[in-house]
Amino acid sequence: MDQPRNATIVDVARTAGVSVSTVSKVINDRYGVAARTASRVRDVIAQLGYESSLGARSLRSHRTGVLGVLVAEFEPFSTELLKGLSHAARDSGYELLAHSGGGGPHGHAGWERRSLARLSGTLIDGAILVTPTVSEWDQRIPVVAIDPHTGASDPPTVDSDNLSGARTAVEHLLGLGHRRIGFLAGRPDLLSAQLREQGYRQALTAAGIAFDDSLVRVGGFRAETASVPARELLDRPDRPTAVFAANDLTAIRTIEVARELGLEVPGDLSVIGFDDVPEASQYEIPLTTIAQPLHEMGERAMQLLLDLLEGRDVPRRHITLDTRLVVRASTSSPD
Amino acid sequence: MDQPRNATIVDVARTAGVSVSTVSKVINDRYGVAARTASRVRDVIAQLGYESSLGARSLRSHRTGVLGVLVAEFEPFSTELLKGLSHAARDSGYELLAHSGGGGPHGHAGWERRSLARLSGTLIDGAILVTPTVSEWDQRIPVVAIDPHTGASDPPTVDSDNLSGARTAVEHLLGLGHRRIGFLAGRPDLLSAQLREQGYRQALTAAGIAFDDSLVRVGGFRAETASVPARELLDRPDRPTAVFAANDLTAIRTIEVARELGLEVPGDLSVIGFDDVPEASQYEIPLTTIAQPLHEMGERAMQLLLDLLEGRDVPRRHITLDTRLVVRASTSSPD
DNA sequence: CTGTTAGCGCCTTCAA
DNA sequence: TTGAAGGCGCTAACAG
Repeated sequence: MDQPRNATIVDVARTAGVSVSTVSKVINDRYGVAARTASRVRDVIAQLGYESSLGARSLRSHRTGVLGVLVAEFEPFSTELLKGLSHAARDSGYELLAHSGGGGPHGHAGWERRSLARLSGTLIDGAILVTPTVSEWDQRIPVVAIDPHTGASDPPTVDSDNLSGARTAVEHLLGLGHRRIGFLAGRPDLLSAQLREQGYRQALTAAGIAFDDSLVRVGGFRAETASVPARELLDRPDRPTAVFAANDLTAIRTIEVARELGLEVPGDLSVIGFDDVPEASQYEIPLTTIAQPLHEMGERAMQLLLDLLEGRDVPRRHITLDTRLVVRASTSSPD
Repeated sequence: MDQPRNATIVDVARTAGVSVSTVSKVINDRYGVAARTASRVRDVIAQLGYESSLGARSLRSHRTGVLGVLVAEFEPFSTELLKGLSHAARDSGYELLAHSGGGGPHGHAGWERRSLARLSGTLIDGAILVTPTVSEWDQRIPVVAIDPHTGASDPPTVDSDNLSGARTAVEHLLGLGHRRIGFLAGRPDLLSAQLREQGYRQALTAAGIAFDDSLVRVGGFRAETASVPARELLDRPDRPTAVFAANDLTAIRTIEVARELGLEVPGDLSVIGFDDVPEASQYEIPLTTIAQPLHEMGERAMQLLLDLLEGRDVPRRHITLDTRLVVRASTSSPD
């Protein structure tokens, strides 16, 4: 039934007794093939289980029916987006190819430029960039960014209201009675991270609390990079009574560090995160956090990309969705 | 800075004043290039922001450093696996390309054969197949299946103990006092679905309860396909007091259908699922379910694939992990 | 050490 | 209506 080696268009042509170009025409529904010939070719295709190679085809035709989703890695944030993206792409006629290009031997920064250069123009007709590390790239294909990078260029974009979300987070802590509130910042190059820091500062200022540099550390959005800064924040006499971490993963890591130091959460320390990834509610101490509508963000980004691809009018190039405070068990009043 | 059109190897060669093959040798760290030449070429590559096209390269070299993850769509089950797969692939030197091939215009069955045929031999060096719909495929590249299809061939496989998990689910319901227990089955072609049905039957038999055909419907593992069969199960006088759904998504849909019918869960109807995807604990009525170690399944599958690729000895070709009952709020005693 | 040549699988003119 | 020829971007012999 199945060939040890995949059938190529040449195998199909030979078996059907026609030329390669005729087979190609049949595959691509081109005019100029006799009905009988076409049907014979189709029979052979089915019989051989032939599928055209995506790599070879794209090299030549530059239209593949495949959209790329470029992420650094498949972690909770990007996989939640992926669900929304996949949902919106269903029945669009496009397949999805999600590529994780970060973390490898090529280091971190610029992974999506590399991914895009490797895939675009050949394998994919358009792309969604998730938290890109740079702001400029090849413009051959339509691109939509989710949670974009700071910078000059501005591709169509989907994000959530990070500024107001961050303010809400800190106001929640203030409302509980906290005055000494630490901030574990995100990736400095991302607009979202900057806005969350800005929201933190605004909320403190509005409450009449002076900004204290020593209460801010960079957590980098990843658990691995958050341990050391979290410890710096907590392992000292004048430690904060509450920490706002720029995302859930680093918030959870903060709680873990706190517990290693013998602190109880939320008794000795309140922690609030950002994102509301599944891990937030599933953690042993369910995490209070600012929820982003991740599925919807994915859906909207995909709709935007599809509009761009079909040449439809795009009313808004920048879509910002609302966030929402979700109170769980990791925050309480101090004392 | 960035070219409007991506630089190709020819652009690099011309700019550096060398031949295309010399550039190729530099890119691939081949012997026989003068250090000065190589360094000049590298400068040009950096300056032009050149990245080799994955499509073109793979067409020729048949070694890409990319592994495929083939899924029907990005839903909660496959994205949880993806987290584990991605984690295990980190630092392996391979990038991941996750392809969702199902659902499109080409219908459902056989999507992964199609995906594999399109990607293998060209774009990817190996693949993970998630709940494949067929049991035979092109053997050119190493393949590991997660939650495999029933059938003759047996690729290396990772799954969980579906039989015992299903028995545990039904025993939980029996232990609560239920005697009339419905079953919303999964996709009949998957081994996991068959085993879950078998576990359901075994547990009933062990409890001395006769199997009742009318209490079994096929839910197909997807919310969309579960509505009608769930309603058939519940919309009648002699409805069951509890339902075991073959996965969480169809369990949740069952609860939704029950509520539409005016039934309270778990007061009027207990529902237990399978998988423990994030959605299970996040649902309004947190779902009692049988947890599969999805992250670990992904990690083990990736390790298996990496072993296969590196030609390492593979001690076990079939890995089965344990399941675990997680009691939440969707089950209680009848009455 | 470097460049020339051939061809991976496919699609697209252009002739026949 | 069909097929032959060229080339997409790249790598792998083989010459020079």
